Amino acid sequence: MSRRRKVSDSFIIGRRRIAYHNCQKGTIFPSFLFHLFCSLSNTTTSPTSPPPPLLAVAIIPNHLQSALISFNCMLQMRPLPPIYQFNKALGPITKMGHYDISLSLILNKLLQFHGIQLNIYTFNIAINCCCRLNQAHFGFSLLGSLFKRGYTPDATTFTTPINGLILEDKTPEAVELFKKLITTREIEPDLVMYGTIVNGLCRTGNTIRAVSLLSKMEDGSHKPDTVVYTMIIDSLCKDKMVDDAVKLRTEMDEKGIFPGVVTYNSLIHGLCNFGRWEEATGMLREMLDSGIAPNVRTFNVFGDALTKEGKAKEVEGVLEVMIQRGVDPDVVTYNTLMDGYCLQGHMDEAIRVFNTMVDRGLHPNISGYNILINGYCKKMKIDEAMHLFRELPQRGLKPNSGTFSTMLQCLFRLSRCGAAQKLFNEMQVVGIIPDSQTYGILLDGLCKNGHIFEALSLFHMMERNSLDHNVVMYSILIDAFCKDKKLDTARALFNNLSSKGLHLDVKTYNMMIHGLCEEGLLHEAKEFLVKMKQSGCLADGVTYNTIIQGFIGQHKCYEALILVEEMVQRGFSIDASTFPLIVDILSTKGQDPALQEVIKKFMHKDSHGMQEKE
DNA sequence: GTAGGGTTAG
Repeated sequence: MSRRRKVSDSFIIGRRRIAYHNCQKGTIFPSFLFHLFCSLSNTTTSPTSPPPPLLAVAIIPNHLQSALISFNCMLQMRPLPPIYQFNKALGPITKMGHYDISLSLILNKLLQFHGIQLNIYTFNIAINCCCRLNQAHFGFSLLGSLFKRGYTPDATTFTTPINGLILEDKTPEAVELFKKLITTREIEPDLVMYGTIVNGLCRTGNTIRAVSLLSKMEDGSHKPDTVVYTMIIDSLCKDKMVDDAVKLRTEMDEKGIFPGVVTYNSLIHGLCNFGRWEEATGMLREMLDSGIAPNVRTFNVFGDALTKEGKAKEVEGVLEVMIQRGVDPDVVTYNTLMDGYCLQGHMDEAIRVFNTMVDRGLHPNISGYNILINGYCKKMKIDEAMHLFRELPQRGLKPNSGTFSTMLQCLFRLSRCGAAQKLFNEMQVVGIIPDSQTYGILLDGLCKNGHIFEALSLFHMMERNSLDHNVVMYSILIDAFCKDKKLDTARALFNNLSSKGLHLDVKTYNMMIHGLCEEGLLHEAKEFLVKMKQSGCLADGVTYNTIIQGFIGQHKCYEALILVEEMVQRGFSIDASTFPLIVDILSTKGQDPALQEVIKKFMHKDSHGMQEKE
């Protein structure tokens, strides 16, 4: 999973995903940006790959085969090269992400080879490889064996498994270990160790704690660097605290720390997410003025922002500028553009982009396929979506829960429940564990197609298997059973939901109240209104309008108008469907003295109480 | 002279 992972420990504050805010729709962004990009000719492009290192046998970067040949040649040399040469030779293999190969070379070749004395660097590489393979526990075993063999660990030796814990979503344990190292004075933490903890805190949403650690660093001997500032700036942006992020960037200037391309990318992304185009382009300008060349991610961030503005054509312009500047578009660039076209329903264009990507030698990933499948499903073109779905194995790709969820939703919308059921079984056969979104789609799909009892059975099966239940799932069922006039089941589900301690939202209450009103159970509906108040869930305009319509339906005009008064007092308006009913009461029964009293009261308090729904 | 921390898309 990417940057933000699900964290179950209560130590961690829950993370919200930033919703895209279209705050300043229609502002100056696109052409402004395009011209700015076009004027970039005076800045340098990203540096190309560094020259091959001058080893005994040269290693061609990014080429596993050559790296392995070099390594084996070194083992044949007599006298044997020093250990640092072997460590250096492991670098490209590790950097290419072949952690298993690096680890195997260390454990099965170097460690077994007589005449080679490993050093602490070799062990650190091995521990890092274990951690990158999500085997932090094995990294800790290596740490133990390192102690036994008499090696002296350094800050890196501890930072690596600390990072391993963070990568395995065990940030609280990582923080504990860090604290222990400080209190026992086992090792003096250095800048990277602090940075690793800051990263752990940021990715688990503990930005405020990360900021505190930043202050401590400022006061201590390990001053934060660009990376530490960048991680916090990025986290502030993701926490919707973009102003604070911009402020922190200014503080960097005051402290004489220069922002890098990643710092700018995070800030630009944060600003774009809130529609602050002018500031985002200002940031780009500032970046260029400081001689920092935008990289593929900078372009991708702008591409994504344009896509969300519905400007897929402009993304093509950004892509052109990228190519002109020698920045190679990557799979993310093309996926973003494909998504832009899919959002507009232009599937032919999306497929054209897909083919261009393949022609340029890039390998499509599952996200790209999901974008296209989602595009076809939105247009209800299940055959085309299924064709792409069946193509996945040929591309060496595996569908994920998102792929299945999209397909299932489409099948249900087309009322092809049998096919959906078959696909759901297939999902389980291939070993993909359905997530809460998939179950939500299944429950909703079954209910919308009239299979409410099958949905309920599925729900009970989930309960028996201790699968995650959420309010949305309950709400789907409550709504379905209310609409089917099976109020006993709806009530039972509602009570079950309350007893589970799940947070009841106003929508769930409204569904229940609507169901009761439809059946004329107004007294009980009003009781729910009281329950809402007691539980601290605030009624909204929908709640009031629903009950008011219920009372009017039963010709209980007095009660209806009392509720209108209460609703207006709370700042809600009569909606378009309630409005004619109220007008009817006022015109036909307006002379009733009791009603007149009520009418006078609320009309006097807020003469604008009756507004049409937007 | 070799090792460890940061940014993007459905």
